[in-house]
Amino acid sequence: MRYSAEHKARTRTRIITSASRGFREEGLENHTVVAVMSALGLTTGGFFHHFESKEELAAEAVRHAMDERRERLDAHTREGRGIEDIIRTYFSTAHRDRPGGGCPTAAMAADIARHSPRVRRAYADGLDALLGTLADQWPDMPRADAVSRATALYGMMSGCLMMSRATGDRRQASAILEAGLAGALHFAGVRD
Amino acid sequence: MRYSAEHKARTRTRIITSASRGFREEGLENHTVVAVMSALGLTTGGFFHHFESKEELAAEAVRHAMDERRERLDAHTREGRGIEDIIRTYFSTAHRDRPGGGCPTAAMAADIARHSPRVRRAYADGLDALLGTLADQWPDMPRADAVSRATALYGMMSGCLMMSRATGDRRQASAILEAGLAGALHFAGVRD
DNA sequence: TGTACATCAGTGAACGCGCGTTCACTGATGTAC
DNA sequence: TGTACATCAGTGAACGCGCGTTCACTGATGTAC
Repeated sequence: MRYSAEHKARTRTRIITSASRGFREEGLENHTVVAVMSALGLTTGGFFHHFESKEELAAEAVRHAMDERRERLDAHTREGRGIEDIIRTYFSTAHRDRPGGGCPTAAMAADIARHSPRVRRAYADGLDALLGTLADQWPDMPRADAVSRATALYGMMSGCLMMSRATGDRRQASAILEAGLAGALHFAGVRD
Repeated sequence: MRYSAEHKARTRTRIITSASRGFREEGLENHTVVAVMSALGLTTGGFFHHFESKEELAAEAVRHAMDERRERLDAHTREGRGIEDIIRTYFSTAHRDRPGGGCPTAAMAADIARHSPRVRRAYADGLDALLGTLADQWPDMPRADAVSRATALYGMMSGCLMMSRATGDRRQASAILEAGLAGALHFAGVRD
């Protein structure tokens, strides 16, 4: 063989990692196969030795982005940083202004809703795990209540972040971030 | 003149109205100029007698969608229906399954964030008015607090709706809708 | 009231462009002997 | 240790297609006389 199986697997992983960033920055449609490959210094044709279609990559990239987020949340928790810290980091201007490494829901959820079952399934799996991990923040609550609260909280966070990114008014964008932060802290049960 | 100025204005309005639905259903990129025009029984070429570019239409369609939503909220309030009713209608499966006439934020905000200042400005204007109208639901609160609460609440609503639409799992989609409803009612101060 | 004319909303073919995908090819590497 | 061969990840040109936009044209209507 020309390259080892590990080499091929590594390239596949590099494509997924890069695409998951590109898709969050530019959207699932706008970030093209050419763009994905040339970001790695590769050419278009080779793409189809790794994926049967762009749709397959979309599913893998969504899965990767969601997993990455969950691991980040896990790390937060392991470091003993509580829900307040998680919320504050989420509502940072750094997160708002750099969607590429950030929340997949705020960046891609509307796109995902319009895609194939395969992509939506990848999102469903990742979301389930992410909400479960977030719910661990309320270990004393009945599990169903904790998951429900985590879901609504994550909705508030992603919705507000999305609005802050969309508005064409800088002052409004800041106000939304502040309102989202205050609302999320309040909803999560953090005292002011 | 062939047609009256009113005729031309009416056609322009019809294009905006139709596009604002199509953009919410398929996304700002996916709903094409051909699709917009043929939905009205017209052909492509005529489009550019009404708009200088698709981007101009996008701005007008976003503005229209936001205005429509604010008027709907106004009507709710005039009919004496309170915040609980607004929230319950928002989290209906009808709204979830028909984005075309629904919430522009849940359907298009991530798209808008990637578009021109013109489109983002239209969204900013509409959002400002919409949040102001929603804040009227807490007339006894200091205005700034009411707007902040309205902002976080609207974030929770649009974020949860978006997730419910995106997930490929029917059961999860229902659970998200329920969690969003419960969370929003709680956050809005409605007693269970 | 009737007629000639100017207007311009709408038509539909054509444009250049970028997309996802295909395909014949290349050449560095692992393997067989 | 050296050599011939097979493999297949990566190349880059080509494909059909649909996009936003342009443009020469049409013909129903309002206006001037």
